Amino acid sequence: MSQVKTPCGESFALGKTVISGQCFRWSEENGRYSAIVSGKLLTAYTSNGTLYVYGTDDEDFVRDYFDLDRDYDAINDEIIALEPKLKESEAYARGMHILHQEPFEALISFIISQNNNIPRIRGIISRICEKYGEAIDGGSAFPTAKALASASPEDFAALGCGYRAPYICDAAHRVYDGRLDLEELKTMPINDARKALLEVLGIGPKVAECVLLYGLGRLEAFPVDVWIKRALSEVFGKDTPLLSSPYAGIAQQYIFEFIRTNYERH
DNA sequence: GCCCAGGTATAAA
DNA sequence: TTTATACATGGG
Repeated sequence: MSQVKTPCGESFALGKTVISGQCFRWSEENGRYSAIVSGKLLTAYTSNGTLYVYGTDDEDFVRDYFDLDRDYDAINDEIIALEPKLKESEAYARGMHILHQEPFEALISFIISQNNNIPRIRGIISRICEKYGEAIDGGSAFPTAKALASASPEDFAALGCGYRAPYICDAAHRVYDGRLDLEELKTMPINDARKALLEVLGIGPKVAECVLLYGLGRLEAFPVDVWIKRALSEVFGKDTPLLSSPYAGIAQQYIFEFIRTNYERH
């Protein structure tokens, strides 16, 4: 069994990171977390500042995927200094990292996420993977753009996608035929990248930011006045000062973690 | 049954 | 440019 054992620091919170709502394929069992990532079934846990990942022997991939070489403690401190109100949410999210997910998976996942709840998002994505993804040992890979471009809106509707079905088709076709080059978006000027995403049917400002942040590694992309304000006002009330940090995207993830933890319905 | 979920397209003001 | 409404679906 291939395995990676790599230092991750004591503060890295694997569970918070993979269950935070920035990705939808990880699950927890007995303190270990599993998901199919980039076509491989990964099982991960942390112990004494070390991250263990079974299912791959590619340490560079693991460090990049979990963003282990970024100083999140320093970012935390910077964010709290900029907006002390976030200290409350920071307590729920200390140690959380922003994953480097596959762009196409993030694109489709966050289109599905709109006006939807996390359990149902996970279910839809799971069914799409089972039907259109390559079968691998332990499950199914996330489908390629080619595979999804071969499906019709009716096919996606049958999997419970609802009114988002044609949106998924449009996104898959754009990627497959090259009108939307996700790799290019990683380095393109941020406003051009955002504009390109907004051309996709069903992608508005919020989904665009999620794709930039979670699928394209664009942590600088976050225009706080678009919807951090919304998240902050939901938690702390109106007239909340805005952040201006280039790491506002990470702050945003903290806020979501706070909301998820405190407003989870039982 | 009713409400809502990490919004967006569309029409109207 | 800003504001209202419909949208598919299923968990709580």
